[in-house]
This record gives sequence, structure tokens and C-alpha cells, in this order.
Amino acid sequence: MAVSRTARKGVALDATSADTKTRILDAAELLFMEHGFEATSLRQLTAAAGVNLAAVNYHFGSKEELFQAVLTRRLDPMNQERIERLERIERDAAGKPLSCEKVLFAMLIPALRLARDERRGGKNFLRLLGRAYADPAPFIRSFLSAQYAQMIARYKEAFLQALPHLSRQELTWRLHFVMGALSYTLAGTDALKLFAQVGAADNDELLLQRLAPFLVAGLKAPPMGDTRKLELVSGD
Amino acid sequence: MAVSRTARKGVALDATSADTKTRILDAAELLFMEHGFEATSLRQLTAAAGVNLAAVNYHFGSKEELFQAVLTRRLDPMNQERIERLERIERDAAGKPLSCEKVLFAMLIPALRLARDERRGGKNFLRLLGRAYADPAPFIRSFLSAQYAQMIARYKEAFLQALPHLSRQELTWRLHFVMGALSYTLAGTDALKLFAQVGAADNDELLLQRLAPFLVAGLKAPPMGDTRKLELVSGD
DNA sequence: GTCTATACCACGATAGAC
DNA sequence: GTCTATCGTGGTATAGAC
Repeated sequence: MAVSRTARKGVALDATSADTKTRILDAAELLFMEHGFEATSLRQLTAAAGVNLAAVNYHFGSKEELFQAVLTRRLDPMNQERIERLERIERDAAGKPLSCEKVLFAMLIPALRLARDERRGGKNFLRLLGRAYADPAPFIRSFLSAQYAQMIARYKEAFLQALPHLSRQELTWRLHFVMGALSYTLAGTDALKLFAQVGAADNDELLLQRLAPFLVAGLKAPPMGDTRKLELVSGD
Repeated sequence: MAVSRTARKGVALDATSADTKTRILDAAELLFMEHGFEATSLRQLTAAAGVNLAAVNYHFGSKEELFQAVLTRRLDPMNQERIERLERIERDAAGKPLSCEKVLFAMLIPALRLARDERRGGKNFLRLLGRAYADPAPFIRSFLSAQYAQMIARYKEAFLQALPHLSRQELTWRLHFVMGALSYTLAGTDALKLFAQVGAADNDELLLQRLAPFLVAGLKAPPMGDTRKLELVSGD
């Protein structure tokens, strides 16, 4: 909470002379991204940051709390931007029904902007985030759900307005699918190679051009009539 | 590879009297699902299985190879069924163009069938699988990509035929999104609570009814024209 | 307050006795 | 095939230096 660095005003700090907390955060972001949370040891992490082993426990309390600090540093501003963009299109609409595309883009663009900003962790951070979504550790899941609760609630109302043919429950599922496709893609790089041959996702605009038509069409699709019967058991 | 159990023919084996390898596999499937790979210790795993600590290393070589064995036990039959279903609809089509829905269902149904079969691990296993997809550990990623390479290649050809408006590259991306939404959903339970309030995914047919319209519409959507310009940088 | 050195217990893995 | 003893390394807690 409190600023812990001794005041050295006016001095430009590079990566190795930054204060201890920031050095730890930067090293942790990189290593957690490369090897995952469990597989990154505090010993290699503190060595990479050039600080003492005990510094993590002193400044953050535990390895888990360090992980949460790594996430909030980037996530809070990103979700803030998402909410601001949503508020702007709601204001511009001035009571008229919202466009599904615009709402979706307001949600996707801050994530892509974060991905292109190397000063804010760039792709590394988003891959870390995509992995965190699927992590089984309960402390990560509950932390993320708390971080996202407000933002998701706002967007759900907006989508509900833009997609009046969907019930609240149906929309909840679809937003779930959207988040799945998004986080799986952002965690990317290796996952992409599952399907071979595609060049690296070097251009984020290109990624958005691929993702948007898929998601918009999926969101707009009419729900399946409950009259249709599925044949799950036809195998034998 | 070789069968390592001493021959005790004709004896019905329950969960606690099954042979050591099976006891370890069952306990591992449950614990890896609940806590993830790294967070599950061999000590608690062997205690739950009622075997000695060193038995895992003796029978499987390492914790990593045990994990792979847990996955193949369920995955090989599931992907086999996927391929058989695809071959059947190809045969039934008799040269006529394939339906996108049918190809997609041939891919989804074996996964759902696995989820309802408690004798094959039920939901537990699919949640484990969904998590494995997003795991950063390289040995898991390379293992899964090898397991899936054949099956995915077959389905890509089928979808390419069912969706002639998509280029090969565009389709690769969309299958990537499909797998993202699917694995994220199957990993579910906790992730669902991100969006609150939805009842447990107790009915898999219901899940398929929600998922299918979303995915089919996304797959069928026309690609975004390259004439449209995206405004990624309109924030400031 | 900030940082360091160090001790502690649990972990995965393995060698060798049985 | 199974077990015990042991090794190197992991996260964490703390006492004391600056």
C-alpha cells in the first residue's frame, strides 16, 4: 500500500536501478509467463530481479500475493478502460439500442491495446492472464472473479440490450464462451501450434479481424429451440 | 508398456483391491483434477491410492509420465470415437457436401459422452483436460498436440469442405476459437461462477444446446473484409 | 523501514535392501 | 515388486544488520 521507496526524485531509473518492489514485479511477470506460477521458484525469481530471497515475503507477504500484485498492476487500468469505452458508446447511443459489435469491441480493444504496449508488459502479460483463467488454484480463481465482477456485470447489461432475443441465462453462457475463446487465444503461441502452420500472431489487429466475426456471429445466433432433440447416445 | 501386475485371473477387483497401477491412475485423475498437476504431491497421491511413495516412480517413471498416462487412458478412446463418427457421416454423405453442424457434433458428442460416463472419469476428467490445455508446462503442451494432431487434421479437412467460404488459414483460427470455448467450458465449474448465478452444468445435453448454436454461427460467419479499418488507437 | 542470512519442513526423485 | 533412507530443492519465517 504505502510507497516504500526512499525518495530519489528526478532520477531516471532503468530496469536494474528501479526500486525493489518494481524489480520483483517485472521479473515475476516475465517468469510466471514463461514457466507458470508453480514452476517458478522464488529463488530463481529473486536472483533474476537481483534482490534477496526474503524480499518477496517482506514486500508482498507470500508468493501468491506477489502473483496477485502482478495481475492487478495491469488489470485494473485495462478494466477501467473497458468501462470508460462502454460508457462512451452508451452516451453516444443516447437511448437508441446498442450495437453488439460496438459493445464487443469496447471489451476486446483494451485487451489488444495492452498486448501492443510493451511498457505495460505487452504480449507477455496477456499470455499470463490467459493462463491464470484456467489455473486450478482456488486463490487465483477467486481473485480473478473479484477483479472482473463489476466489469462483467456492466457488459452483461449492455449485451442484454444489444441482443434482446437472448435471455439473461442464455447470454451468461455466451459471454462465458466469448471469454473462453478470448483467453485461450491470448494464452496462445504454443496453443496455436496445436493446429500447426499458422504464422505467429504478430499483428493484433489481424487477430481482432479474425476473432470479431466469429464472436459477433456467435453472440447474435438465435438460441436452439427446445423442440429439437439431440442424439447423444446414438453410438451404441 | 508391459503389464506389470501379477496374474490374479477371475477375481472381481473393486477400487481398493485393483492393481497398483490402476489405483494410482484413479487417485491421480481425481487429485490432478481437484488441485492441478504441480499442486498435487506424490505423497498425498500415493497415500490416497494406498500404495507406497516410490510406486509411482516404479510404475510410471516420473510424475510427468503419470500425468500423461492419466490423459491417454481416456483420450485415446474419445478421439477414436470422434474419428469413427466423422467417417460415418462422410460415408452417409456419399460425396454430397458435409453439413457443418454434423461435423461439429461429431466432434462435441464424444466429449460430452465421456463427461456423462462416470465409469470413465465423468466430469472430473474433462475438467482435468480443459485445464491441461492451458497449462504452461511444455511437456503437457507437446504431449497434447501429439495426441490431437491426427484427429484435428481430419476434422480440418471436413470443415474445409463444409465451409467452402473459409480459407485454410481462416478455418485454422476458427477451430482454435472453438477449442478455446469448449475447453474453457469443460474446465468449468469455478470458471462459471465468474459470471455468477447460472446453475451447475448438471445436464450435458443442455450444455450442448447452448454451445452448438454459438459455435455453428461463429464457424459459418463470413470473414471480415480487409477493407474495413479498425480503430485500435482511438483512445487518446 | 529495508534488507540479509539462515534455519525449517515438505517436496520429487532415486539407490539399495528386502 | 515393494519399501526405507536419503539427497537436492522448494516456500516460508524470523533474527538481526543497516
